[in-house]
Amino acid sequence: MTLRIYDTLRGKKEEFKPVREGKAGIYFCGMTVQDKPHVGHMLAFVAGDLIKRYLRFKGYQVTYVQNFTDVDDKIINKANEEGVDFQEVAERNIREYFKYEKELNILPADIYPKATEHIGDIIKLVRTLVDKGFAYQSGGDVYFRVRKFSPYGKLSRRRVDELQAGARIEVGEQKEDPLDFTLWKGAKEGEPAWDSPWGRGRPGWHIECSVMSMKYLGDTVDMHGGGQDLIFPHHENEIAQSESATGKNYVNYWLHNGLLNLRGEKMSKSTGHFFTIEEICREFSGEVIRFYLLSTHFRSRSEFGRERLQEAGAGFERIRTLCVNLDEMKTALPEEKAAPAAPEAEQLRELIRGVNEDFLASMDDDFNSGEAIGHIFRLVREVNKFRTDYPGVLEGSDELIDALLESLRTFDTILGLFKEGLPRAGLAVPPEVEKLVREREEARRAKDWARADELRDRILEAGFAVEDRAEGPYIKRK
RNA sequence: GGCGGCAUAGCCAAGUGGCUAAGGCGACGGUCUGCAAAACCGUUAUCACCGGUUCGAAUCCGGUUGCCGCCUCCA
Repeated sequence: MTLRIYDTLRGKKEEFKPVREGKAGIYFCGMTVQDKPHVGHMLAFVAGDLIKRYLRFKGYQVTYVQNFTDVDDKIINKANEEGVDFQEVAERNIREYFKYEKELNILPADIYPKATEHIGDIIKLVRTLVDKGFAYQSGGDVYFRVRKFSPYGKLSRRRVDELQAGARIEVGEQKEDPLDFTLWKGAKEGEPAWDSPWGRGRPGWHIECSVMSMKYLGDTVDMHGGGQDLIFPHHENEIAQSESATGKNYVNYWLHNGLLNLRGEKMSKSTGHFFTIEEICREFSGEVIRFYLLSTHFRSRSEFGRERLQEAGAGFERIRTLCVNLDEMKTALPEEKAAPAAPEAEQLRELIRGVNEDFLASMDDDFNSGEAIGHIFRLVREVNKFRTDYPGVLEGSDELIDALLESLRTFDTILGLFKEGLPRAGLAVPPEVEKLVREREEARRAKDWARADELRDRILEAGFAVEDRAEGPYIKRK
């Protein structure tokens, strides 16, 4: 099966062909660390993680780079407000990011380059652009000459003449053309600055990504991702800088995740219309948040809210329950070789084969995790149905149990649903809870329902739920 | 104003020419249960509207309405 990927530049799905056989280089635009991460940021990184995990699963040797832009106007402003060094603001937010990266089961990137650690490389690229006539110095600043790069606008489907009206010139800037953007920014008094051929200053916003992407992944990278709000101007400018400097194609597949909505409107930092991941993590587990984010295709614009997470949590629980039940069946299997599988078993084998195939087909179709999750639910429902239709058949067959666990493990490897691997049955139940359960069983035998219900409430208060199954009481975490 | 996207059940959401329009949540009815829980069964969609292309359209084309995004802060 071949992997097809929607590329923003071409505007359609294309079969994935790596630059180097068997390898994949991915650059994902990380945060400008001016603030704590919000849920929208985390969607982007979960999407990047999904892509990385799937490519690895397909056997590619993946190098995944996610940057931190740790110097810019907003970080400097914030630092000034707080009266601290800009690096303190950056480092604090980077720590926050890592906390929630872990929380959402996002695998660590191979490299997390920072702008401030690549000033020398940035200066080198700016100098190349100046030498080639694509950039010019004006005062202490260096600007990119947009009209000199004729394909400008190809990613965002804009013509240079249409952009003219919206172009912005800030006080003190002396551009040849309002469209030109800053590559190097001369430092004002009290701002962080580095020496350069154009005087002391700091990098403009877009240049660090071009530099770090090409440094770690080569002039042409397989994939470059980020939020749709980065298409223009950020990625458009990256293309202009990089391709002007190298004369080569910069990125083969542009991947852009849809932005999250909150009550129908874009989540956005500037309007204060957003949830930080911190506040959402206080109410929901990282696993449920991730599951919800994956249940919609990352490219579509989707609605975020507490109700959505509650719904996702209920569905997630069904998958978890099946995993736990299978693990229990596995432990309960008799020592001696299982009885030859009943004729009905073939039905289940076929289901597993079908779901495995469909799951991978969905993933191959532009990483369609939402559809893939639909197939998992189909498996859950059909397995539960099989158990009621043919009691004991699955329960007595290590072959079937293993086949199911193997499928689920594969799905988990690709989607990263469970932080600790597939949920196991073993549950540490405190002795006092076990005591309450025993007492409740006695009350139930005595048909003292009031007492039994009271004990059930107390067990619930202790954080556990008890279900009265045919084989006896079953305790689980509430 | 320019460019682009979207509209599928009570809610969320797959599906981009052809089997009965995935899946989840919720709701209602049923099975099981002391009551629950978990699980199962059943019910819950003329795919925004109008016209066209086609043997055949949620899907392609044109138009209408509504919503949203970008147009140099943004994941």
